[in-house]
Amino acid sequence: MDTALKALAEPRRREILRLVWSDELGATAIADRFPDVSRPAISQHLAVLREAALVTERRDGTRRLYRANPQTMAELRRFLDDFWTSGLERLRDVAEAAEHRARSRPGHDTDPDTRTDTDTHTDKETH
Amino acid sequence: MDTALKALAEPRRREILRLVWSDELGATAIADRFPDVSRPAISQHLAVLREAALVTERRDGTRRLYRANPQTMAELRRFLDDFWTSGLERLRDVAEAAEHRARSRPGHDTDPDTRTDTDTHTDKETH
DNA sequence: GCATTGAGTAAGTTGACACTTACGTAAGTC
DNA sequence: GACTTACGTAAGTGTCAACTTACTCAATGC
Repeated sequence: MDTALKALAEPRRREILRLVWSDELGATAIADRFPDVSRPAISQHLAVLREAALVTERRDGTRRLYRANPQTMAELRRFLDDFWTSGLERLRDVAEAAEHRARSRPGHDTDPDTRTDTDTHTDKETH
Repeated sequence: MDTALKALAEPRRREILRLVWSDELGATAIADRFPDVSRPAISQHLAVLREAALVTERRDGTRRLYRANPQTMAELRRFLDDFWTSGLERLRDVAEAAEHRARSRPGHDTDPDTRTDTDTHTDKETH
């Protein structure tokens, strides 16, 4: 998953992914869209995308046709959605915790020094 | 925007971002969460996040308090959502831009199930 | 078989980057 | 003013990654 994000962080690879999103394209056809870069460079980018499972490869004669892998894209999207929303949940948790404190201990709502310890994060990236 | 994605591609920076998502934390407090890395390393990570506008900095005495910048996060999320969902339309843009050399022919019937109504999005990556 | 096409691989270069230690510095404390 | 705290910055190092050119390899056509 980390591999996929790193692969996506490269603009050229995002372009490539867009090219093979709906169309199956051979490596040469892809490289032709990038006149400023050599064909082996594209080949290496494709290898990175393939290792990240962001594209699938299919052989047809001497050609290798690439296409975006929607499954990995969906997984990555879910991972990022989790990333965004987990933060929001943390915000909500903090707010609720504050509310609980205020409600269960009326008159003692100031507890400023123990507040910054939110050790409640589940390690989502190590898998 | 590209800067933000690259900043996010680093796992350690994602962790930092999560830490300061809801809480404002000083650089030392953040660095204390990462016993395996030196404090200057965290400082440099924070600089990257700051340049990407993923965090905001506020000074309080000798301390600098960091917090996640929800605006940039939202922009980045929108950018990625665009990437997932409108990949098809964007691909068509690229294809048509490449074919712009060809004469504009009315009734040109290549790819009958692709329709071109994508005038509404301007280049979102270059800013 | 042999040349051609379509592609990955090898090897080297360059630059970015994630770190390290050492130092500099602004703001409070005495 | 001297000291401490809380940082950032400088300078150096090792690693990785995005390229390049040169080559190798597999499938097809003749």
